[in-house]
Amino acid sequence: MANTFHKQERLCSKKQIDLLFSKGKSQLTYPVKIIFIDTPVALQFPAQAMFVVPKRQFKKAHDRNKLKRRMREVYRLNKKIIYGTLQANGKKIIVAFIYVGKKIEEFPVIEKAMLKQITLLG
RNA sequence: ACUGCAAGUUGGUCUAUCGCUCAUAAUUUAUUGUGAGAGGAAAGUCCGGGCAACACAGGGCAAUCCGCCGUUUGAAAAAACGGGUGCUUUAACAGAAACGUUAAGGUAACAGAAAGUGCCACAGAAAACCAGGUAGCCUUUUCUGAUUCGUUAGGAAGGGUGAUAGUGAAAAUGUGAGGUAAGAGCUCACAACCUUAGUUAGUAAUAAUUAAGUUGGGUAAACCUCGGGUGUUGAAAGGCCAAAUAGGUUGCGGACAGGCGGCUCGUCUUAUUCCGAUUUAUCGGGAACCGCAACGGGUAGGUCGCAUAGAUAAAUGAUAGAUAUACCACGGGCAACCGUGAUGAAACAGGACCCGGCUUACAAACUUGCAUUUGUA
RNA sequence: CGGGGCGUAGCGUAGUCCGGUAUCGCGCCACGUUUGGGACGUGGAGGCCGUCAGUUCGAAUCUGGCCGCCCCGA
Repeated sequence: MANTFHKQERLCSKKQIDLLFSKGKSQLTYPVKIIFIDTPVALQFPAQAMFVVPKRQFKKAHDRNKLKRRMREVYRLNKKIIYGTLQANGKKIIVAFIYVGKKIEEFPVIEKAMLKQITLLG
């Protein structure tokens, strides 16, 4: 499978996001928290993902951009882990990755945390 | 040379792999190819404009912004250059000192305080039309003492005075002469400042000068006056398309109906209300109610607005490597510096309708100016 | 993206319009009262008024630039 990350794999629908934050289940591995839920909507890919960095912690726009880019890169390179199990079970999910750290972590730290999360999700 | 401060310019480059957004071409219609893809401040949102909707005869009031002069640039705000005036720093000259002259800088929200109103704490007699009397100076009356009988010292009450002292951030223009009991722009001369009217120089601000008048505290980033400007709201502007539900309008229907079981029969629900007309049990004219359909406004949403970057939970990234510079370590050299090694972009910071200005942030390098210290000649 | 407001003692506030002395309550400290504590009474300390400049004789107050916080418009 290619390591692509297309528009259809991103979570853009406001209704889906509201559903996710009101009823989704969450788990935490510092510095990243994830919220996920099964969805009945017919999707082209097994999962849709979104990435959140709170403005309360990071006031500068370029800091938020940097963290979102790092999280998105990790997801792009490792999403095949969960795609395999999801396709085997025939389920579709939507998921949000929220950065809860107080300071900007380097790429390996975020990668380690998110790999653990993705493995648990599978 | 080093360090610090201020101003200005620049704000890394290249390769590989995997990816992102938009445009475009091809076809297997979701892939491939090609092209483009953040800043000097994209930031703050402090100004000016474009653009859009609404408003708009003309004039005034209110509110608010701006304010020495000229030239250039600009759509405008504004900027650059030059000049004038005030304040101020340094140096030189001159002088007893103050004042001053010249040169080189710095700085000014730099129209008006002689249209009016307000304010100027404390201190001080008085903080401002007409001033005032604490000490002082002068003088009148009276009391006491001394007396060389001319006066003189002290106390009390009254008057004059704006020179001196004192207070204050600031005290009623300064110097000299006349004048007076003592004094006073009270008078005069010179000087200063201001107003009005001229003359000369200058495009002008302004400067010099003449005449007449006058003595005028400060504050307009206090109200205000004068001159000039400003319609309101902002892309959440605005245009178009347009679900479900509930209103609106129009049309049709309201038993020749609908549901359930069963298989051509059974059963259940319902048969509306009011007004009107007459042939009194019909008509179907009107209204209400119910059902269906269409139309229209409009919400969610979408799309245009929208760009030689153009997204909309918002793209320009990640990893690996090479390298200029800086920094670090070691060695050499008095020093500038030279050599080797390690490190390998690291400051401020990310478009959201678009331009122009202002303000603020900023590693490192380079340029210019100023200052301190050290070394060498 | 646009608009509005607020920063004063440890906490909550007045004073800002119209410049000169920074106020009140709670809290804190000391003393008294009580066997001791609380309550009460008396006295006291604690503020470069968010920050940097400017105007002024003088700025919490007036003007400008920054910093932080809060609210409104879907």
